[in-house]
Amino acid sequence: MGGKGAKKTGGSVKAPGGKKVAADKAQKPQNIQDLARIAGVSAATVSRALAGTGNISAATREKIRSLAREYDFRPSNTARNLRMGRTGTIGVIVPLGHEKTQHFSDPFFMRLLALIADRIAERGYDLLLSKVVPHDPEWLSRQVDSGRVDGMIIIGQSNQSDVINSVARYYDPLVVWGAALAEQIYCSVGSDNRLGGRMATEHLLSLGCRKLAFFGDPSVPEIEQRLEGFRDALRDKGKGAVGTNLPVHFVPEQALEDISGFLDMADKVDGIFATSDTIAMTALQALLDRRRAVPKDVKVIGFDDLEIARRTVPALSSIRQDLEAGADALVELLFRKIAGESVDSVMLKPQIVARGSTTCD
Amino acid sequence: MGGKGAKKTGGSVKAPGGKKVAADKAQKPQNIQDLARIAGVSAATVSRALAGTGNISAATREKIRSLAREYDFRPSNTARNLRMGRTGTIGVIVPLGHEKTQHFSDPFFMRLLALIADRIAERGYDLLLSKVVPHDPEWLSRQVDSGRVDGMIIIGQSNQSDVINSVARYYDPLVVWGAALAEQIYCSVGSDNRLGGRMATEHLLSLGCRKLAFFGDPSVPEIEQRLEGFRDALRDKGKGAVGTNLPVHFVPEQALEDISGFLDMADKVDGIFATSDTIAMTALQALLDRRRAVPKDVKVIGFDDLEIARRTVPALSSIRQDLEAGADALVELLFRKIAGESVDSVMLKPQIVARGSTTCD
DNA sequence: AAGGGTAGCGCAATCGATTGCAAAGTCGAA
DNA sequence: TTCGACTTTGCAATCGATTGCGCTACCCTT
Repeated sequence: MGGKGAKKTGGSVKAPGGKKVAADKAQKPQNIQDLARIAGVSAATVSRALAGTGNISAATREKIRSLAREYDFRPSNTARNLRMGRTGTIGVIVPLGHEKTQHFSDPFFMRLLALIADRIAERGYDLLLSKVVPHDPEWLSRQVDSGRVDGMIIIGQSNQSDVINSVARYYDPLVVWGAALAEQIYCSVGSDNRLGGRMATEHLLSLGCRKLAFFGDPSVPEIEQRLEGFRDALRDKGKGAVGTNLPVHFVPEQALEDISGFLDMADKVDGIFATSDTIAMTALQALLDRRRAVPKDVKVIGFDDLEIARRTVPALSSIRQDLEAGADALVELLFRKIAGESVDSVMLKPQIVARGSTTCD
Repeated sequence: MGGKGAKKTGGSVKAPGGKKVAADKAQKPQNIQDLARIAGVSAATVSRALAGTGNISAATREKIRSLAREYDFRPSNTARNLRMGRTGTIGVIVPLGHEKTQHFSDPFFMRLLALIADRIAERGYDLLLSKVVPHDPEWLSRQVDSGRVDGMIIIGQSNQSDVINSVARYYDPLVVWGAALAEQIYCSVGSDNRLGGRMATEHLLSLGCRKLAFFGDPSVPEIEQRLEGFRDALRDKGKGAVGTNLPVHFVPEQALEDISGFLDMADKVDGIFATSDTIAMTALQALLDRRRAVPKDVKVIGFDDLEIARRTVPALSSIRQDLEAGADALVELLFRKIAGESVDSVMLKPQIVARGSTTCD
């Protein structure tokens, strides 16, 4: 291996006239060929060494790898993707059922998205982020058929479960954050919403609340499941307690109106289960406007347990979703699907976090 | 558009029979060659027709384009990127000065990020999202040298202005959201923080506040500028008013401690200017804990004017940053730089939004 | 009718990594 | 020393779009 062994070319694969670089050391290798020349092997060997595929002697592999390290060389992703017939991109898509931008800037999405982004980047993939307002049933197939991604993560099925189902029938690499529905054929990751709903409700009941309100729009699947949990708890542990449901909008202004109107007539309410921390915040606001003390007169519990739950006055009790585990699962399952495996949906255990909005400390 | 003018295929724009296949041979063209065969031209011509480059007759161009539309064909991004020597990806990177994850899930970043993502997607580029904790001065050059992106947007220079400067010296396609600093050689987009600081402070002064506190850590450049505005206003319009600065942490728990400690000893404070809405929220919390009425005893104003400002109790006055214009500018400038143009930094005008935390309604 | 000009299009090389196949090299056993 | 049986490595095709260069018509002059 010592003599360089230039056969025919006389060492002149490129720029023989010796311009460009005087010494044969050259600058940083720009591609796998350059590195091959430096190492005195062929491009194929470099490829195998770096990828760790095929049969290659440990000696050459390490030699090439250390050269790559020395020159801080990384093979082109684009070329690899072209050759391997993939795009190197994962689509992350947020369908906004009815509402517009507010929804997207909800801290909940940000947190989940940030976690997902990290996991995807760790695997060397890019992220194509899009939020779509599903005007027509084609919104998802358009994204899928664009051929710009190797797989898709959908954050929240909203009311689009049918559309997702119909695409999942022919497009496999697809995972969804959200509720696990009976009729779904796609793979989903989400909290056990029903259990979470039950936990929150039992918490309120155990603190003596007897007139409960559920704040949330059950036309969204996750929320419907939480409502079921709410009803379960009332039925099993309610003994005389009553509950009602107020379908609160996601848009904050609208939500405040909805809630204010409700509270003005429902002055006996002593426990509120809001299906998101942001709705719970709005409820706190409306209650304080009406001089109803929290938690003395009314106890409030939210859902998600985001940062903001710790910063309201009083601090908000909430049902915590394990978003880290959720992001892990979403990305892990998606890559398994891309690899052709078949995988099962994942359901995460929620956890209750009691703070000042339900317990006097 | 009436006659359709189907020449050889005898088909129509879509699904002629019941099948959509059958009639025309071949399924969807998978690449430019397939489409060329269908159109009876060479791949080169298809490329030129679709890209709108080179000399091509209007007739063939339209013919090919309509074929592409008919088959819903889109040329491979990967191959184009390889050939054109680019990656088709924009890096968006959030340096976290000292703090960790909390920072990233701040609603402020989410909102800006979402807007940026849209603008990038509109141009057919992908987004590579990374948050980095700058342990060493190499964090940025590593990202840049990885060669995975055509340009970078940095959200917030944090205390890393030097590092960014040193990279900007050799890497041009780089724009930064944040303060405009005297010594910076890179291109930035941000609000006029000094003016914003002045506006907030004058607002408090005009409402009769005389003992002002500035909550924010001035080691972050944006915040230092707001602090300057605070001092400007005190000097020009203060007549007897005094001000002080409490360097509040970004991490919420820590922030609450900082603020609580301060409020316990500074019981004469009657006006607080917090440099973010999240800090302002924490201040509200601490004040209410201490039975200091807002806005009666103490007036509070925040910065950013995010969603949450409307949902605190009382609703938060704030200095609004025009993030939509900011995202537009960031992306526009970046692509201009990628195209080789030289561009100037952009400074946005902030705007004051008065709500219940400063004005009794 | 011949020659210059030009618009329109195709040929083939190219971007950089991967991989099936074959050639070269290594080692031990007969 | 020779002959498999492997193990390593190189050759060359390939992924799909782009583009410099050159060829072919066709139009207009003269």
